[in-house]
Amino acid sequence: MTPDRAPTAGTEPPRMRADARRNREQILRAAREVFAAQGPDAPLDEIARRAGVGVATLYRRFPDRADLIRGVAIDVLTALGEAALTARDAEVEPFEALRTFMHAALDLKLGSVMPALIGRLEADDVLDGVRQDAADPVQELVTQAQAAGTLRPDVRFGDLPLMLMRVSRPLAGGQLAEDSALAHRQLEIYLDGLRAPGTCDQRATLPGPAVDLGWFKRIRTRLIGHQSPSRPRA
Amino acid sequence: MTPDRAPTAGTEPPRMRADARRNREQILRAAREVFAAQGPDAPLDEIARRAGVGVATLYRRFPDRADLIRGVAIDVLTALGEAALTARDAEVEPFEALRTFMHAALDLKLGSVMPALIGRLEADDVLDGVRQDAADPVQELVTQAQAAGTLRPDVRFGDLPLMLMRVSRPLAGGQLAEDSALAHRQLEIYLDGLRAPGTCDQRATLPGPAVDLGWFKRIRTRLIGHQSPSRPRA
DNA sequence: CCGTAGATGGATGGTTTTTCTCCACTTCCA
DNA sequence: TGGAAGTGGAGAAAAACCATCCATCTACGG
Repeated sequence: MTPDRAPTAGTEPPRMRADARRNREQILRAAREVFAAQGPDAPLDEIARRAGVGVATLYRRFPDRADLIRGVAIDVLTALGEAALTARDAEVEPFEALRTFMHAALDLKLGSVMPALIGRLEADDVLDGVRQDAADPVQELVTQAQAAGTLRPDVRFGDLPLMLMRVSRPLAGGQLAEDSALAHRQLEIYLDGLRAPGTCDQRATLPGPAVDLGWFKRIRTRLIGHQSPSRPRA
Repeated sequence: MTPDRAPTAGTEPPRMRADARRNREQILRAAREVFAAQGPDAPLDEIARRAGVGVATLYRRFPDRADLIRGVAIDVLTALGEAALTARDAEVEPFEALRTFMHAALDLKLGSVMPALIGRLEADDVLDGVRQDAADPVQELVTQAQAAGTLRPDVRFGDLPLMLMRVSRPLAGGQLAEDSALAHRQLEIYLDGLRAPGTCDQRATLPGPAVDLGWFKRIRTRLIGHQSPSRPRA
């Protein structure tokens, strides 16, 4: 998922110690979640805490916030590109490949981090390369599915990542247990909206929890007055 | 939109001064935007600034943060209920009414505030009543559209507000000019996914900007390194 | 098995944000 | 026109956050 290299990936292969590498990955994982939920100015203390490491470890690995943000972005986009390639190779029907990819990307919480970070990234060769690697396979999937006549012709590339950003953002600060399942369900509906006219009969049954009015109220109530004992932060 | 009464709506009709009432509404409007963009812990200074009033005015109207959050929630849910009723009365075909309602709700940025506030609300009779008034007409629209056979039968009430929350949240902290148009476009796709099988031919053409790969990259670039000169906050 | 370079965590001081009150001045309304 | 209600902004107190230092610990090559 992440190159086993130093923070600022360059040409040197410094072979970090095993525990250091492990910690670095846990920091990136935690940072991804926290940035997604709280935005790019989230306290670094919290990221360290959630990663199970001390603050000093975080500062050693990522000297300042920009480094960390950059690291998360590269990590995330790398995984995104891999997910697209995997989906392309695993499915024969291009629309199904697209569908597989979208669900995979959602699982990785990819779309939720980037909008939080995008205003803080600086142009960068490594980053640009990773971006290219992430975007190209997706564009390819779109072209193929439209050529096959299963993806409606008036959608464009942007409709996919942009909806991914929307649908993968945690709903109520990540306190809702069913959040992921609900996101997949709603993504499925969106995907049905993306099918070409005349292919509506190929719709799958909707997965995940069907939230009726009563359930909706219960969800709401469960979240009310949740005083966030340990972390009253945003 | 908002009752012309004092913050904690009770039985007294104290008849606020005209300018005070005007300011109160501007505060609510500003708070709605800021909470939506920055979450429930956004600085109150900024809300006051954006409302064009001094901080003292805000504190006079809403003694503490909880009061303000409550006020915003009531304001927002009231408008939501009204939008649902308006849509129901304006359209004959129930699916079209649903569609009108969803777009109206999106315009009001309704869905984006509630998820930010929902963890901070305390149970309350007034609030519960307003919530009921907001939810019931929507449920009614769902029932009617399913009875008419134009809304797919396996969707439930929750699929509407939950997607509304997702799609109406600003994408990149609200710095993207096309944000609203894009949201409407993607909502339209989602709505097409909600149509009953066999009614796909009734799809409208997609509105709003069709973002292809090139445009997407340009959007990305435009946001890069945006140092947020005046407000480097989350 | 051991020595050491590298890695770790948490306390700590200093800085920046944010809150919320106070008061001199302004504005609506009767 | 009188006066009560309303207003803005300065500023002190409090809280949150950053970023470093150092005593201790651990992976790993010999």
